[in-house]
Amino acid sequence: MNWYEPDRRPMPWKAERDPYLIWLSEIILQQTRVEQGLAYFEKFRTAYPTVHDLAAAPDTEVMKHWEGLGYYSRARNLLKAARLVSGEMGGIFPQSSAELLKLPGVGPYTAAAIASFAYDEPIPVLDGNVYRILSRYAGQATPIDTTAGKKLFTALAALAFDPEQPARYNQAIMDFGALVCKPKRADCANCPLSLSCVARAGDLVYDLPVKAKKLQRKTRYFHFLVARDETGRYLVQQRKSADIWRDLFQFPLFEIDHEDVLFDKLWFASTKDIPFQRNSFVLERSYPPRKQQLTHQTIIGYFHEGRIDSGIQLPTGYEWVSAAELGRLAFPKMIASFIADKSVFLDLFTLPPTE
DNA sequence: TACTCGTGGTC
DNA sequence: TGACCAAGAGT
Repeated sequence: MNWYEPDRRPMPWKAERDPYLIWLSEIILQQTRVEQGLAYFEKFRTAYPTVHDLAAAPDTEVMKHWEGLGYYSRARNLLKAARLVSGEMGGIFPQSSAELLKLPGVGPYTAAAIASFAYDEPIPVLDGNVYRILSRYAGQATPIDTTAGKKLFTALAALAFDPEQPARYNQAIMDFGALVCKPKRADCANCPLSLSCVARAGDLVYDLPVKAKKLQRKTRYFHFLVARDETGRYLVQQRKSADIWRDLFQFPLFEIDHEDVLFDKLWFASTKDIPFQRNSFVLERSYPPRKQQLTHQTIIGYFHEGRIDSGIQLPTGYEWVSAAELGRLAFPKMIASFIADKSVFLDLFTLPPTE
């Protein structure tokens, strides 16, 4: 608490008392760096100054605002919770961490953060920073991603907590983790706790905290068909399956489990997800594959562009949109960057020469 | 409990 | 380049 100075890590919501804006900032910051979340917070605050504004917004508009931030279930739950608070709670946010916990998208961390920041409820937060600080300081190698670990560190967090200054304490310990007790290159030389830190004494700083589970990654190969009709519209669909990028838009795609082979071979190998026949799609060009690293999978994306007749029969879930309308839909980063690159490409070759 | 959900930064 | 991590939560 002596170490803490709010100005060292300035954030627009630090002095905020409006539960709506605190909640908004906390949802955005889940598993997200402050620097990355900042612009999104400003965007949402401007577009939706109150919970009622957010509740009244169309789903696709909110998803578009969230585009690029990842973990899109946060956006869906954000809207669900906003409509709950606006509709059934008269616009008043729940007044305790226990009640906040019932909102979709609000878990133990977020409930504690909102309750302590907005209402001075004496409840400690337990986020990645706190786990790291406590495990190092106490020299505790109990894995943090187990039930036993959560129980242990919840107890330690309560011991370290200052119930007289809940908001200040919670912000202080998270800043301390971000600025001093960092995952890499921890600043032990300037740490006010170094003399009594068990990890420091035993040279275990970078062995803690311990995680039990290791990450498994799989590689998936997506082949997107960028189908354009005679009027320049594109065929898109909204992802609805329980998979990555749910509710975001995409070009029709087929997925295969191996590296690139010839396009027509691929097509015959897997066409059940494509809403038209091979002979109605006139392939014009295939782009170099694009790679995107997600937490649990590596996506290799191939984009195949071509012409198709707008007269074809389409199953439900597909729609034609003009190039301009593409800009209003939320796409996964891989597709959004493809569209952006393609737009630049087209501009270069279609703009009239300048003097 | 185990698994999954994105994107970007750092080393 | 690959591993790890970020103001975690839902299923």
